[in-house]
Parts: sequence; C-alpha cells; structure tokens
Amino acid sequence: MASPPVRTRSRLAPDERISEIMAVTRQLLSEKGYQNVVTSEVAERCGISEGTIYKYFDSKRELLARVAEEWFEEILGADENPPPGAGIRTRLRQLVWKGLSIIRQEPSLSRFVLMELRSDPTYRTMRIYELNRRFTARIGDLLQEAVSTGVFRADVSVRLLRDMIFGCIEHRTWAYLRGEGDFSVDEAADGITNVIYRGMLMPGVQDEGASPQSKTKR
Amino acid sequence: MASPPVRTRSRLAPDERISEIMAVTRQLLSEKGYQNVVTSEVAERCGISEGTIYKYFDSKRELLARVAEEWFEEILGADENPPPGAGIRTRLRQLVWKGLSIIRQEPSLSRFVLMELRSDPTYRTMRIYELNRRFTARIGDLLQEAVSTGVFRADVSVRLLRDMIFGCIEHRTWAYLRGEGDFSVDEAADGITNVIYRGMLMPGVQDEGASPQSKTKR
Amino acid sequence: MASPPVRTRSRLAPDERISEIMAVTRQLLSEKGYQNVVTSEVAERCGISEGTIYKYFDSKRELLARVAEEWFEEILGADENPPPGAGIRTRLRQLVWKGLSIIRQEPSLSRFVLMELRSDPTYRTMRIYELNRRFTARIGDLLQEAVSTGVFRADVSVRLLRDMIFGCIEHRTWAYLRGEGDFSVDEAADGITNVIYRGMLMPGVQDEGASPQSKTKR
Amino acid sequence: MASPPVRTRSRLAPDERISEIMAVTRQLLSEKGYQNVVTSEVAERCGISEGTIYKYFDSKRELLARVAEEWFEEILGADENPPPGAGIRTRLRQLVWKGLSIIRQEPSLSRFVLMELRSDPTYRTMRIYELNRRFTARIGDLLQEAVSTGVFRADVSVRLLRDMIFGCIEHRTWAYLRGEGDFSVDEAADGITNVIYRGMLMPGVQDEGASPQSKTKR
DNA sequence: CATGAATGAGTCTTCATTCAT
DNA sequence: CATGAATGAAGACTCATTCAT
Repeated sequence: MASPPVRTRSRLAPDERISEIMAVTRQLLSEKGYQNVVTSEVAERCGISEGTIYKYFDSKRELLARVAEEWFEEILGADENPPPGAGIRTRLRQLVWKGLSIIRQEPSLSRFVLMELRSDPTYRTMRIYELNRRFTARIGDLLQEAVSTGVFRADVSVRLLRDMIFGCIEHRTWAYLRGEGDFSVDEAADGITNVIYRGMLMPGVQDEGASPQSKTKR
Repeated sequence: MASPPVRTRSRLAPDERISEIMAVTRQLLSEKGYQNVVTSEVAERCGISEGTIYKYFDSKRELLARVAEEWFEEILGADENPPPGAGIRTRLRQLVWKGLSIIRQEPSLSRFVLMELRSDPTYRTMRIYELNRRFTARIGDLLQEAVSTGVFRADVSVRLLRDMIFGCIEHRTWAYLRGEGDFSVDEAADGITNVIYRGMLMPGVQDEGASPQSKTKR
Repeated sequence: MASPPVRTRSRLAPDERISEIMAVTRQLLSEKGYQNVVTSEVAERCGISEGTIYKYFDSKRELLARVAEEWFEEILGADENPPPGAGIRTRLRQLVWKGLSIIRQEPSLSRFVLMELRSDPTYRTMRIYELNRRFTARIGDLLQEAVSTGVFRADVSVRLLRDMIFGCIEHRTWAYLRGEGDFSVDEAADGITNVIYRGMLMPGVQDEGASPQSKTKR
Repeated sequence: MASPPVRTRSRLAPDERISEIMAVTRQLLSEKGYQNVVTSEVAERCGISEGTIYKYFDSKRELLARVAEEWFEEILGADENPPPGAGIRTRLRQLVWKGLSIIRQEPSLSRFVLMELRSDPTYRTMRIYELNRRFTARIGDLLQEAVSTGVFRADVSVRLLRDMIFGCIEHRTWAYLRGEGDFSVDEAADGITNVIYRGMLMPGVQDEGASPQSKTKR
C-alpha cells in the first residue's frame, strides 16, 4: 500500500463538502445498494472523518434519501413537452422512452428508490415519493385518456397496463445491470409501445402507425 | 414411573436436521427478508445451538441459497402439462398464471431470489440460476414458437416480451406487498395475456379468443 | 506494558459469567457512577469481549438496574424485627441505624439508586422501586403511628420528617465518601433519633429515654 | 435606504463576550443538567462559533465551574443581615429558609454543584468550594453559638445537625424536582427549624417561640 | 458429534477540542 | 482575533462465525 497521500486536513466550503459526500454516496449506492453503504466507506472515499458526515447530515438514512431526491429531481427536471397534437401512440412512446432512459442511466439508484425507499414507512411523506408519483401519474393519465376517448379498449385496467410498462422497464434494466445481454432504449421503447398500443387498440380505430424513431431519438 | 414426555434433546439424523434448519429458515426468510434473517433465531426456533448450523452449512449465505433452491424446485416441479393441442393463447395464459401465483404465494422468498441472489457474483453457477432459467425459458420457447409459426409478428424481440411478462408480474406483486391495492392473479393473468397476445398477433391470423377463465382457475 | 496474560479464551458457566459481570459492574458503579460506567471497561476487567456482555444483558441500562436490584435485595433481606413492645424511640433508632448502615456500606451504589435510577421515567415500574419504597414506608409508618397515638406533635408533616432522616443519612454519607471527616453510624443514629424524637415529642408525654447504644451496636 | 437592522456579526468586548457565554451556559445548565450541556449549543445560542468559546475558556469543565461560581456568589451575596438582637430560633430559620430557597430557585445548578463539582478531585481548590463552605459555615457557627451559650444541648454534634439541615433541604428539593408532591419553602423551613430547635433546646431554657412567618416571608 | 460461550470486526452516532484560514 | 470545518476517540450495540469442552 502506498504511503498516505499527504494527509493534509482538507478544508472545503460546506456546499462543496456536501456535494462531495453526496456524490461519493451516490456512487457507493450505485455499487452496493442501500443496506451495504457504510458511513465509514463514505468518509474514507471522501478523505474525511466519519464525524464530518454527521456535521452535514443527521443520519445515514437522511443522507441516502437526499441523494436519491437530488438525483430524481435532476432527471425529472429535464422534461420535454409532448409535440402538440401528438397522438396516443407518440405520447406513450415518449413517456416509455423517458422511463427507460432514466433507469438506464442510473440503474442502481433506481433500484434503491424503487426497492428500498419505497418500503420505508415514511416513504409516502418524502419528497421523492411526490416526484416519483408525478411521473407515473403522467403515464396513468395518458392511458386513462386513451380509454376514455375510446382509443383503447376498456377490458384491461389502467393499473395493470402501468405495471406492465414499469415492470418491463425495471426488469429490462436490472437484467442489463447484471450483464445479461445488451439493451437498447429505443428498441425497448418501440417494443413496449407496439405491444401495448396494438394490444389495447379498440377494433375499428385507425392505428396511428409507429412514430418515426428519429423523433425521440437521443 | 413413565419416561418423561420431555422432548429430550433431539438427536436427529443429519438429513432430518438439515431439513429442519432449512424449513425454519424458509419460514424466517418468508417473514423478514434476507437481511433480517439472523442465525441465532434460526437456531433458537430449531431448538439447537448456533454452532450446529455451521456443521451443516458453510455460511449463512449458503444456507439461504439452498433454501431458495429447494423451494424453487418444489414449486417448478408441480407442473401441469398444457392441454394437448392447446393454442398459443391458452398456453401463454397458463404460464403467466403460474408465474404470478408463484410470486403471489411466496413473495418474500421471491424477493430474495430476485433481488439478493441474482446480484451475487456467483449467481450464474448456482443451481437456482438453472432452475430459474428453465422456467423463463419455457415462456421464451413458447413465444419463439409463436413467432416461428407465424402466429406472432416478428417486430418485437422475444426477449422484450419476456421482460414485459416477468416485469409486470414482479412489479404487480411488490406493489401488492407494499399494500398498494388489491391483486387478483386471474385478472392479472388475463390482462397480460390479452395485451401481449393481441398486441403481437399477426394480422390475418385468427384470434383464438380468450380462454374461459375456469380452465386455469385456482 | 506487560505481555497479555496468556489470553486464554476463558469459558464460564452462564451463571458465573453473569455473576462476574455484575460484580465488576458493581465495583465500577461504585467507583465512577452510572454515567461513567462504560461497557468496554466492564468487558476489559472481566477479561471478556464487549459482545459477551450483551449475550447476558439486553442493554447497559438493564445491566445496571439488575446490579442495583440484586444489591438492594441483598441488603434489605437481612431484616431484624424490632424488639416486641419497643417504644417509638427504640424503633425509630433501629430504622435510622439500618438506613445509615446500608448507605455506609455501599455508598456509591446508593447514590446510583438514589440519584440516577430515581430519575428514570420507568423507575416506578422497576422492582427496585418497590424495594426502596418498602423501606421508606416503614419509617413513614412509624412516624405516622407516633403522631396518631399522640406521642408526636402534629405540627410537622410526616413527609418532612422522613426527608430530614433520609436527607441527613444521604448527606452524611456523601460527605464521608468525599473524605470529609469520619462517620460513625452509631453516633449519627443517636443524634438523628435524639433530635427528631425530642423535637417532636408531645409536651407532657414521658420521654422513653435514649435506648442504650449497646442494643444495636455493631 | 436605511442601514439594515441586521444584527451585524457582533463584535463584543471580551468581557461582554464572556458574560454572554456564561449567561447562556447558565441557562442551559439550568435546563438540562451538566452532562447534557453541549458546547455546540452554547455557541449556537450565543451566535458565535464553537472555537470562540475556547478562546475564553480552557475546557467545558472550566466554563461550567466558572458559571457555578458566579451564580453562587450572586446568590450568597444578597444577604440580609439578621435582625439585630434576634434569637437563635429566628436566625436559624432565616438561614434554613435561605438554603431552601436557593435550591428551590435553581435546582439544576444546585445539583451540578452538589453532585458533579463536589466529586471533582480539585473541588477543594475551587473558589466555589470556598463560597459553599462559607454558607454552611454560617449555619455551623450559629449552631455552635447555640451550644456554647447553653441554649442548645451538647449531646449532638454540630456537624450532624448541619447534615440534617442540608440533607433535608437537598432531599426535599430533589423529590420536588422529580415531581413528587408539592413543596413549600416556608412550611419546610418552619418544620426543620421546629424540629431542630425543639429537639436541641436545653431543658430549662425558655423557648423563643415560633417566629411569625411574616418576618421571613418573601 | 453437538454444544454454546465467546469473539471481534463492524455498525451508526456523538461531541469536546483543534487549527488553517 | 474569530471562525467553523474537521477531527478522532469514544460510545452502545450487533451478529456471523469459531473452537474448547
């Protein structure tokens, strides 16, 4: 092992320190999952003492929750509006694509939010709950609209459709995470949209046709 | 005097002991989830000492993994054959229903396999991996057959379809676990089958029609 | 520092270990007071690891409380009955003497019970509370009897008299602890009894006269 | 625009700063007791940094000790002289009343002095020791005078009488602190004075009679 | 061979004190 | 000179694992 790197007592502005701690924690969360993030390792990677973490965060839980929130906000912030006058299919694809790419970009963090935080008794009171809810609601609203306007059949619940979409997104992503095969956001978005749209389209309604991929292509 | 009915310090054959430990662990896993299974409690419930567990299992992880394997095998073993001559839709629904009911019945164990074990670096070498693969493969094979025989379109990958199915199953189940809404295996199986089947059915091919629920019910 | 004393993993029967831990804790409590008893030192003095303590006690608090209880019971157990037909003065002196000698023998433990435990929110539910109450009640009852039978005046509350007695006992003992002067249980018992008895004796009632010291001496 | 009413970073003279720190600490000590006074809170309430405290005080202990000293001095300073020509009983009651009301008014501070500081190895060298001693000495001197002039008997040591008085005061106050029953300074002062005075009065000496309460009543 | 007492590395958290800026 | 970011040693407590009996 190398001699310690000068061990100069680093001194940062609070904001920078907070950022650093959160960045390191995000990374760690990404690598190991919530239960396995340990304060001592956060401190070590930051090159600070454990005590310093507690200067800025009341508890490990708070730290993790804030990391998740920040990240979620970051991602959901960048929101394109749907093209005006776009049909159900186009708008559905856009949302599915967004969901896929979110998880694709930060899969372990997704997992943390989706699996760990969501089980927290106070989850419902956290800001991240609201952020999360807002996104799923957009898909739910779109599906509801499709049913209400007679574009979609009414024989499968909106609830189940939402589960199919998010379930597929999550499943696909985790498989990717575990190194199982490749994963194209565009292809997956197309596939999901196609199956759901065609599977739900009311007989007799004109199919919008697949939206040209280029529209949402990154 | 009659011999005391006292449960004398049980002296079980190794196989029985192993069975008992695994049964107790399964119960515990089911109640509390992987991270919260503690060896001391396993020992206590078995009425044995902690040390004894280590006579039969190298580590907690190994114990848990074997429990999961046994359980999986048990469940996948009880396999009704599809009715001879059944169509794609009927067979698809049967498999989806099976997957849903497995997770529905033993959600904590599922979660353990799905979330914890699957992340294990050696997961691919575990027998449970093979068992798991075998089940998903059956769905994969069915879907592949549907595509090959021209019943399903070829514009969505079998892979993605499988993800939609399993993702939805898991997603639905976890939501249920967290107390979000009710969950009917039959309704979900119908919904998933409908969307996938209708969404993938090759234009021009005759729809089998929804199979009467009674066929696979319960 | 000397080389570690053979560091042989000692192995004791649970009862012995528990006794040892409690004995060591009693000693430590005696030396430093509740707040300053640290689990690591208990372990070190026992020559065991900290974990072992927690095999036998759920928490530090529980350990300390049990130490106090055991000790109290030990002391209050050895209870001489008052000589039959003894007057107020004799019986008062006997109780005062007992109280003094209890604290004299184990002053730091007394202090722990009196000062720390007594502030515990759950103190009232502890067994030690009952033990303690029983002793103070005996003095209270005696004083009440004296007032009721017209031996004592009624112009000072029983409550205050009890406080004078116990307050004096505690005060005297702590001073002693801090090394302030000597402290004779007999002399103090006589003094307290004299002042209280003479100070409260109803005018016109015949003074029993000081009981000969030899009766309760040592 | 008017200059902002913003409390600019206060730039106090050292003396004022010291006063402020001590005042805040006294308040905190009074609220929470010694062990629970934390330097960070002192700093926060003063609107200064933690480091600054250490500019003026070597350690937390020193700060606390000086607070106690100042407070004690303040209290003992405000001393009414006994009415000229007052008898033993009157003067005794006055002192007892004083002692009771001191503790009654500032129980947490008393407790700190009585329980924590007094155990300090260097207690005897602290100024507070001297202050404390001076007050107890006044009672001691009075009792001594009573004995020397033949008003009090000589069969109980002055030492013990002092302990009865202070012990009772402390005991009564702590019970009150723990919420056990009410506590009247006047009643307690009367009771203590009565018992001690009557209990010690030399036979044949004329009882001064209870001093009218109004004399020392607040 | 089973036991179960003991371990010890590790967990999160607290706080009086220091020192570079 | 005051600051306040950082420290680090200590606190109670947990639990998978070991090994002498």
